[in-house]
Amino acid sequence: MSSQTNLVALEPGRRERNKQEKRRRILAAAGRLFRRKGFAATTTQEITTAAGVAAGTLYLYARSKEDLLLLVFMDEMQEVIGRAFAGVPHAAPLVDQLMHVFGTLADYHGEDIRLARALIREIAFNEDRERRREILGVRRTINAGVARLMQQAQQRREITSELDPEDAAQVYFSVYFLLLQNWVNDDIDR
Amino acid sequence: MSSQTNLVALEPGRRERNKQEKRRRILAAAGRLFRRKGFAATTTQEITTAAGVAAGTLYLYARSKEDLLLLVFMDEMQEVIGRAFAGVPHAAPLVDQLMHVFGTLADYHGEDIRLARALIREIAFNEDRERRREILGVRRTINAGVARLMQQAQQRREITSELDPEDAAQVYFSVYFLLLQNWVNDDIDR
Amino acid sequence: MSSQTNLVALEPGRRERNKQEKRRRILAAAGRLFRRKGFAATTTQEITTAAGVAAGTLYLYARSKEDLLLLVFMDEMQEVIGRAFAGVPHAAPLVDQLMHVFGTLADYHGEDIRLARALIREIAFNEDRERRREILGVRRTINAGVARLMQQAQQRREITSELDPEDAAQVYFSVYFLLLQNWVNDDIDR
Amino acid sequence: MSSQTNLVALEPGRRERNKQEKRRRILAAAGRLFRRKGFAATTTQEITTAAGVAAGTLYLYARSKEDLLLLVFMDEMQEVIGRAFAGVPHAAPLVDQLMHVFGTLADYHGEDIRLARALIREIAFNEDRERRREILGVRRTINAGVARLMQQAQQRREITSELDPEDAAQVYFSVYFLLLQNWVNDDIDR
DNA sequence: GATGAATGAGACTTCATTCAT
DNA sequence: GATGAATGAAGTCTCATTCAT
Repeated sequence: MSSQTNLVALEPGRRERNKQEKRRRILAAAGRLFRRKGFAATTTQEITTAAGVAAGTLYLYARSKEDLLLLVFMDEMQEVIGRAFAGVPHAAPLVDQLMHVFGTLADYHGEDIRLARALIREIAFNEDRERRREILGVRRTINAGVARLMQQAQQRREITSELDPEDAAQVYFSVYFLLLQNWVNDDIDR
Repeated sequence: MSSQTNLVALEPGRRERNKQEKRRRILAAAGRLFRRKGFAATTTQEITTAAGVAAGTLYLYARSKEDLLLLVFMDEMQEVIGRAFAGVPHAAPLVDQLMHVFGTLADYHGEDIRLARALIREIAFNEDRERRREILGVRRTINAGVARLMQQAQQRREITSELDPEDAAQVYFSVYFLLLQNWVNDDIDR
Repeated sequence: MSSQTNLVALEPGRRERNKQEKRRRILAAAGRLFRRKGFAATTTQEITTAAGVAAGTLYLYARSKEDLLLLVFMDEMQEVIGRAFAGVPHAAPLVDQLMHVFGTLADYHGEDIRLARALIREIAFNEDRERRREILGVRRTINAGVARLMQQAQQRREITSELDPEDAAQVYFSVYFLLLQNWVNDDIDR
Repeated sequence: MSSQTNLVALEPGRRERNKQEKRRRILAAAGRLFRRKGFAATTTQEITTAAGVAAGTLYLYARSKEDLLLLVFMDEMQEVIGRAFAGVPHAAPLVDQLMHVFGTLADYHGEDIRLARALIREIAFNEDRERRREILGVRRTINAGVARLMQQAQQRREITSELDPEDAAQVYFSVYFLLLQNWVNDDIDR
């Protein structure tokens, strides 16, 4: 009786873990190959073979090859953003702190300008409702961090308290993203 | 009749110039697009459109898309090699001079590691007789320059005169090329 | 313990009803979608979603998508055949009565010539033993009805009694079915 | 000399005729198969095989399988519209004339309701600029014809001259198209 | 030599079907 | 019996390359 109960209780966990593991393997393989060979030069077959799954399985986790690129970056972004804010120089002026944050993000994209280009197109023009929400989530995480830095600067009287930190963060992000777009698209200098 | 004759007489020069111009436009367009979008992501249609020629015309100048990549690099290589040897520090020890030369070449490839990878595969495994001869030409240019640097070092008694400069240059090049291959393929460090 | 017993005792009926209900929902959803979108354009996922069951559940009730089509028609056929014979003009000559019966069937198929085509291929070439038996059952129902009409015609001396009604019914059905096949396949006229 | 001239002059004609012939064969094969088997059940391979061209050739003439459906109908539409207006009863009241025109179009779509559904989705949601222009062209042809009928009715004092025939034609078409959409999508009655 | 329509191999993607849970 | 994640065959579509003009 109890074994039955356990089985039922455990089942969802096992399946779920299995799915997460597959997702992880697919994203890892995709990220590795995209970086090594470039997006276009990497075939979905290569990815699924490297991930040890069947051709169609990829499409249970990503809606398309482009979507897969987005997923890979969204995954990494969490880590990059965390690192960017964790490394902020505590005692430095706000402007340096912001330069550090956006510089870290820019460095990350700069490592592979062509992937960044493909990614930013995906981010800018993605029409999938769910993906737009996830992208917005990443953006909000960045904005929240920037707003916090600004509040701290206000508390230590480095900048005026008249600005709403959240609004200003929005502005910063917009400017940053536009510069990023221009950078990857038109080869303006950093 | 005479106008016909004149036409024929004039044509070769004009035609030849026209051909060279087309070749230049194709290589320029290919180089630009390969670098901007990556090799696989660039279609031959895009290249021919950008070069202002018909789809088939590309194949009068290159045997394949891969061959086109090779041609683009061969063109640029002349300039890079020239620059590498021109910038050799005159008074420096031989080892620094060689580091400068091969460093310049490595920098060039390092600018776009993925194109370099595609290129080096082309160089290493190209089976076309004529192309092998041209590749050999580039290699000889490098070897000749290296041999000259060694001779100069021998003359100023920096190194022993027992080594044949040309043989040593061969060895240097081989080591360099193998390192290059490992670098682009297996991500060993520079 | 007793609740367990009761449960077991009650289950069969409940389970059975539940199964029948699922079967009904699946067939209904399939029929509706096949007719609305066509057979090929309808995915089994759509059917199972519309029926409120899991993807795999469909295959507990049908052996394949084609089989599902067959099941849908077999279900409807019972009703169509009933209607065809119920509406037979009592006082009319046999030939008109038969025209009415086969005409009703033809009308039914004519409502969706493409589904009819898919169905008739299924009927004609189905290799599944059980399905052949069921198809035979439908055929026998029709034959029995036709035979009864002929007997009545013999009794009222409209036709000779020399023919065996059952044999003749067979012949009628064969001719009908062949015409039907030609109609849906080669666009011969009704 | 003259043969050379002729050759050059004729060449474009030959090629062009060949292209038109291919286009015709592809559209004919597609139309036939779509109608016989349905849109989804018809593979592009079947179409190209039936048209006697290679798989890729289809895509020189249509941007996608859906686009091909649109092309097939656009081709036929010309003929249907011509027939609709040619058959207008000369002496009948305007309302009957309009019923005849839109009835002919509705009959055409009614012949294959599922293809009509696919087509009308294509028409309503097509995002291709060129196609939208072509669709608009068909619409204008219909509107022009309707406007002409109204003008004639105004001249014979059947209807008031206050209405602008072109505006009214627009309204008629809009109502017709909306009804058509509802008809094919939600099974409202004609 | 130049053209561009045609080709077909191979890419991405869908979906009927299976099977461990 | 029911589930739904996984599979892989088969579909649509792209694009490097050829060849008649």
